[in-house]
Amino acid sequence: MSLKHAILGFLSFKPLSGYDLKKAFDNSVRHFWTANQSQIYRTLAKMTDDGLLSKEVIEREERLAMKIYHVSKEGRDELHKWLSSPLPQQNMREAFLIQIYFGGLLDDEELLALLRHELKATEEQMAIFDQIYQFSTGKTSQAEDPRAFFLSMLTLDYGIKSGQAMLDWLNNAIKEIESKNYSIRQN
Amino acid sequence: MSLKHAILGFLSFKPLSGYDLKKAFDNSVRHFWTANQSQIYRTLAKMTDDGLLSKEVIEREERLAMKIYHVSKEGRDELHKWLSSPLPQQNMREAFLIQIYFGGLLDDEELLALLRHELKATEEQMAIFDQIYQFSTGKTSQAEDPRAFFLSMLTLDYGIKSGQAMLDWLNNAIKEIESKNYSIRQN
DNA sequence: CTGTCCATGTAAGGCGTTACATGATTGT
DNA sequence: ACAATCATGTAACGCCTTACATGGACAG
Repeated sequence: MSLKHAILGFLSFKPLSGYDLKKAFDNSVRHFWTANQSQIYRTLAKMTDDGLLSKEVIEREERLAMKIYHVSKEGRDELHKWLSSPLPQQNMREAFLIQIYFGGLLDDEELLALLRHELKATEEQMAIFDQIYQFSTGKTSQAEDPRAFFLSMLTLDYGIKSGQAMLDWLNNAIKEIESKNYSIRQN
Repeated sequence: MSLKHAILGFLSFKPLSGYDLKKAFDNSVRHFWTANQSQIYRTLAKMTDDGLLSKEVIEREERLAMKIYHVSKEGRDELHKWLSSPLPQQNMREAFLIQIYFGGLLDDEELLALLRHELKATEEQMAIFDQIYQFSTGKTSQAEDPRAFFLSMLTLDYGIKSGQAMLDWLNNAIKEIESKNYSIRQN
């Protein structure tokens, strides 16, 4: 149900087409939620059926008509209700940890290759976060609505903090395996 | 594909029934991967069809026959191949951050309620991790295969480290909103 | 003239959840 | 007597991904 509510969120800022919504996802929440095109179109159709959205059709001769979606009163109510209700506990899904858990079947070099690969990927991710951070802090949106800006930066900060925890964990794991120590370092 | 490989992992330790597998998931990897019963049975059937597993049928008069699954040669090969190949970058899915991102539509009290709820849930989760940690470090498995034990503890350590990052983030967010400061604290 | 962007969608398949259904055994 | 555990599965629905399909506009 998160996709539905994220769509309501974006459309509550400004009515958009399916295509624009896809860009909105990619440009602003990709670091914690992705949505693909086919999913977005399908969900928009369903939400329109359910009365959460209304569809404004803009005819363009010789081409498929463009559809701009607007949030209805029910949509706004539904969004506010969802935003203000705590979510049920989400189960963590870390496929990478399955590889570690069954890593007894690998030798040290294979294990280290996995961990180093993950380290590199995490470092790259962190570099991207930093870039977004730098870029965002020099924007007008900050002055326009400091509170909303703060909240969007919080989601980025979450990515940075959890990425840092991942880096610490990886570096420790690599060190212990390299030294063949096989013990968890206590902090 | 992770479920499939986790099943191969468990069965490579010891042939099990679907029911036993469900318990194996619940007892040992629940903190980073869950699987439900119906999913497990469906996947076992598929994997048997695909030749990754063989099925040993144990007849029990008057009751449904019990099926014990064994990993085939192909299954072992597939498992090793998967375990040693870096996974493609997984997209993060944090529904909770969608609520924060669109939190401009909530007032401070509503936002704080969300954050405090998440704080409580995370603290409870951390307490469970600590319990497992305490319980595990006093086990025989440690001496039997210290390397495998180390790897299983690493997965737990990941949960603890990322939970701690979450707590730090939540506490900071709560503090900033309470003080109406709306700024990200730099560490 | 080739590729990218704009803009729409459909199809198929796998993953995950919840609910339903059966029936013996073991523990309180 | 009742509940929990053992042990099997089916049905239905929704979510998510990948691939396929169309066609104009615009830039290099």
